[in-house]
Amino acid sequence: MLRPQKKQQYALRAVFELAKQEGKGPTKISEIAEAQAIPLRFLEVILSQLKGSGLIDSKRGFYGGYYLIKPPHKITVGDILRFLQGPEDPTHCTACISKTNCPFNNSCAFASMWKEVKDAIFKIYDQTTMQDLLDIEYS
Amino acid sequence: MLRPQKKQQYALRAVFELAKQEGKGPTKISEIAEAQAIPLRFLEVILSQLKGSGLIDSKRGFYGGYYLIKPPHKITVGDILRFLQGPEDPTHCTACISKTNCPFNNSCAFASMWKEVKDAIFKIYDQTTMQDLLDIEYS
DNA sequence: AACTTCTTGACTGTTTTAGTCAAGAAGGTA
DNA sequence: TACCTTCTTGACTAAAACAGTCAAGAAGTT
Repeated sequence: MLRPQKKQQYALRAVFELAKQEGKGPTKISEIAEAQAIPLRFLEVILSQLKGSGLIDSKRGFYGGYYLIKPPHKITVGDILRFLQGPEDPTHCTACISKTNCPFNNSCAFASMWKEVKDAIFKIYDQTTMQDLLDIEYS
Repeated sequence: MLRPQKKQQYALRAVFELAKQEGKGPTKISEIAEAQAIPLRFLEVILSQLKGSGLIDSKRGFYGGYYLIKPPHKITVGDILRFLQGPEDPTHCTACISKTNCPFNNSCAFASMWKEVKDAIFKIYDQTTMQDLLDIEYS
C-alpha cells in the first residue's frame, strides 16, 4: 500500500542538507548531491521544482547555490511532501478518498479508514520539522 | 509518498464481499467481481494468491466459489495487506527502514520518523476488522 | 458425461519512476 | 570585456512496476 519514492526521499534529504548548512551562504547542488548521495542531474530537476514551494531559493554565479528561505524550525516534512504531491489532490495518498479512484463514489465502507490513515500520516509529517531532524542528527 | 495500489484495494474489497456473503456458502469469483467492480480475470489472480494467506479458501464445481476461513471479526485489514506485501519485508512501506534502500545504513535522521509513520499506519490496519467494515456498511 | 467452477502461468500494454543530457541564462571575478 | 562558475529548462530515454488478459487444464457437482 505504501511505497517509498526516491524523488521524495531525495527532496527531503536535500532540504535537510540545506538546513545543516544554514548560515554559511548558498550551497551548491554538487555539494548537496555528494553529501546526501543523490544523483546530480536528478537533483537539479528536483531542486528547481522545489523552488516553487517557497521553502528554498537559489542564487547563480560563482558563489551561488541553494539556500533556505525559512528557518529550519519552520519547515516541516509535511510542507515538502505536500508540495511534491501537487496541489490538485494532496489527499490522494490513499485509495477511495480520491473521487476518480473509487467506483463507489467515496461512500464505501473503507473510506473512513483511509481517511484515518491519511490523517495519522500527515499528523506525523506536519509535526516533524527540519530542526527536529537536525537535533536527531547531532544527538 | 503514498499511492493506492489497485491490487490491494481489490483484495480488500474481495474479502469484504466474502464477509458480506458469510454463511451463504461459497461465493463465485464472478459474483465478487460484479459486486465490487473488479476486473474478473485480475480478480482470479488475486484470489488465488490470497488463498496462501490462510484467510480464505475455495471450492470447485457447480456450487463452488470462495469463502472465509475465519469469522469477519477475526480478519483485519492488516492481515490482508501484510500478506500481499510479502514476507520478505513487511516494513518496507516507508523509505530508510529498508536496509537496501538507505545509503546511510538506516542511521539517518529520518529513520525514526519513518518508523513512526509505519507504526501509525499498521496500528489502524490491525485494529480494523472486516466486521467493523460490515457495521459501517449497514449503519 | 456434461457442466461449472477454480487454477496456473505466461503474456502484454500502459504508466510511473528514475535518471540523463545539452544548450542556455545569469551572476561573479578580473 | 572576457571568462569563469553556477543554476535553469525542457526534452529525452531506460527500466521497472502495475494492471489486466488469455488459454488450457484440473477438479468438483449433478
